[in-house]
Amino acid sequence: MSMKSDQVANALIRDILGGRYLPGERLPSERDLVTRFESNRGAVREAMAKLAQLGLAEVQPGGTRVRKREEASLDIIGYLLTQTALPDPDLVDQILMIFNAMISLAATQVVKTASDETINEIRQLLKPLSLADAANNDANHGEARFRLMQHFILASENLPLQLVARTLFNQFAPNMSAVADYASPDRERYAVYARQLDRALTERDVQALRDTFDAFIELNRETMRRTFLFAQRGQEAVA
Amino acid sequence: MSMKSDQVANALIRDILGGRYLPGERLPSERDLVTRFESNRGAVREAMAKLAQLGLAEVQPGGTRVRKREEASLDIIGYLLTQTALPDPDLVDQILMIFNAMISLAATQVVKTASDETINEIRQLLKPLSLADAANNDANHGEARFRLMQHFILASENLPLQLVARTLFNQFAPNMSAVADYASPDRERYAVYARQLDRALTERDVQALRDTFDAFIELNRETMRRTFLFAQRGQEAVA
DNA sequence: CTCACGACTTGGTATGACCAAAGTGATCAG
DNA sequence: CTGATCACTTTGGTCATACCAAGTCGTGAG
Repeated sequence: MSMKSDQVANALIRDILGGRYLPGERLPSERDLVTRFESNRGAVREAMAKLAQLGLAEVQPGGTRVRKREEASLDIIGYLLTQTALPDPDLVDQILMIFNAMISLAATQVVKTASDETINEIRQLLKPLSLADAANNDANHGEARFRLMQHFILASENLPLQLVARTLFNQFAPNMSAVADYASPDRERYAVYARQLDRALTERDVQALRDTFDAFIELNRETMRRTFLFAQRGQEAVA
Repeated sequence: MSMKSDQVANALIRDILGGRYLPGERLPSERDLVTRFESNRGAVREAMAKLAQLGLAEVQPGGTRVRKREEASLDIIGYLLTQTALPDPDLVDQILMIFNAMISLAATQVVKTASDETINEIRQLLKPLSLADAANNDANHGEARFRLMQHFILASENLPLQLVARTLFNQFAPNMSAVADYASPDRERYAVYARQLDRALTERDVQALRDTFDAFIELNRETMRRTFLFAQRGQEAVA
């Protein structure tokens, strides 16, 4: 059971993101919200503080106004993903593009500046992906890809990059459980790229790394698109 | 004059980011903070809600604990930049790298999918940069570069990308005013890249666009590094 | 030394009051 | 009829106090 202020905040976030309160409009007064949520002003004010911090509302004496979602914080996309039963595939694709850009940037930094030891650590993580190993089930394969990307991020030693990647991931991952079961990565193609990445890392070939990563990324997106198709069919079958 | 809860929050954020409270440590109790800041529990609690939302603290019955900064929200970098008199050049460089990766991604999307009208709008924005115009002073040149990049971001129609870019920019810009006066962009080199970008846009040549953008980006970073050197000298001269 | 219990501390919730700023509408001068 | 002004109302900001439940921690029994 979560806190009262969180319940209020989540309900209001849902309403705002759902378009029930339009940008520029005034939100109900704190006292009205107290009666609506059968709560107290303290809790409501904490909720308003959260809305303000998310950039969703501008709270001032005289009234609280809704802000445009382009002015909001990155942290709202988690809520955007939960607005519908199945996350919006376009939004997921956009998130993946950014995520991949971050990893590509991290990888470039790593191959340029990381120690040989770090490089070898990453090469170890590539091994599970290099073989179209039948013993490697889909869940393990996804896990291995995740660990690889995470290690690149950490090895980049770029805090803002880590924050962006982590923020995106933390909002992304919990909302993908509904479709995760339908994932079926093309292990053979991943294996090809993994071997190319290994070579690029060993020779510290920046250009080869970036090119391979672009292809790796495109495969990720493709995998996700396919996963969504299956998930949608699965949902329709239930209905 | 800002709110009491913001004052409390900012002071605590400064303390945490400054290392006066280490990750895992317990923060003073809300009641103690009330006396320390000569405030009331309501205001302190709103401040704690803000810390929690920023991912800097984990507030639970029994005590509030400090979290690692890698687990924080992107929104903390604004505070990181203000921790010292002059922003940390390395951090600024890291932010610029991400910012540039975002714009590069946006530009790729634009050249792939945008309408001819959008392309022409952007080409208009390139004009002020295409000539090493002496009438164009440094501030105007910076302004023109900003408008160009912003337009790419908006035209990408990728909300998460817009949010990342905007979040970074909003925290970045206000903290750069101290060094902005020392900016002196190399207009001639920018003009060369501007003309190449114009060609890439017209012919919708993705590869040329990305290559040019990488160079454009590197020039941006170089300009910023130089700006910082001048700014540091300026500060030393004062002292 | 280990574990369980109890006192204490901490965050969570709730009320009620007052202030200052912003919004609202009636009133009045033009 | 129009516009500016002023008083009234509403709204957010601050404050004090009280009680509950969950967690912490020291103490003593085993």
